[in-house]
Amino acid sequence: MHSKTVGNDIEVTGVECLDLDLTLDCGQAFRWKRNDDGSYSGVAGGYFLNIHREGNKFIFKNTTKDSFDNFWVNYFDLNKDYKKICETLKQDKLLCSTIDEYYGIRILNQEPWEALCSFVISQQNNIKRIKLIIERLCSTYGEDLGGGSYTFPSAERLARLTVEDFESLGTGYRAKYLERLAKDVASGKIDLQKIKSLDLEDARRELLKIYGVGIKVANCALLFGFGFYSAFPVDVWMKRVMEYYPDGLPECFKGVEGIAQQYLFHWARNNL
DNA sequence: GTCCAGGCATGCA
DNA sequence: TGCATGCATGGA
Repeated sequence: MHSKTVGNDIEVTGVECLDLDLTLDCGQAFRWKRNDDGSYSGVAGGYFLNIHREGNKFIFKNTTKDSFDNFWVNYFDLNKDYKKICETLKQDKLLCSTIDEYYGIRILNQEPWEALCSFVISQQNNIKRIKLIIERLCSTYGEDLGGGSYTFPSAERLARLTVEDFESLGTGYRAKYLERLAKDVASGKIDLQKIKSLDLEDARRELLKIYGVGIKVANCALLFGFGFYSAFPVDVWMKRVMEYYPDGLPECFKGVEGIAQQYLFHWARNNL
């Protein structure tokens, strides 16, 4: 991966296996919008970003070198060799055709708090409505970045809300989970950085103690927000996929189960 | 009107 | 330990 500053932009070359449509709109992150010109706009880590592709170049528009080096490189996981990972995963018959068809899905390294909060909202919900709720959450309680963009609100900010405040965002029965989650993270009763430092099993055990967090939400948070590529979330779509693996997951998934999962999830939503 | 969505807590056996 | 049930909301 190489990056250089051109005017106010950062131009990135040498990144393989990154399809913006597949990665930013595949149900792992809920805040990216596709613009009419094909670029994507969104907010993560407190930064607004507009990104698009020109041939083999990715243009990070109006992006400082500081935010690129310190945040976006990790967010898009630009130094991970996804091409190599995909080659390994293609030893599996179903993934072989699936990766060819949807090549370029990456796992984004989202922030623990945003991922955990988002996937609590996601339960028994569809992706379109998850986005709607999160948009309302951010525009109401996030920090205004200008241009209609808002940060994902901090736990400290949301800790000041009541259950009724969460309900009025349309979160339904999840409101009580969010209310307690925000207060417990803000108070330090739940320490997300500490959870991130644990191994997978211990981190999952800690997340499962949280009110409103079950095995599916825990695994999504671990994969999308805590950097555990071995986490393998199984939702209603993945349950259908699992019928293709009656003997368990193949050996070639080992260590990157979550990446395999994201391809299979996408395949299921388009084919089952 | 009915069904479903990146499920979970609760109660009960 | 496993299984049934209720739960909020909006789009199809």
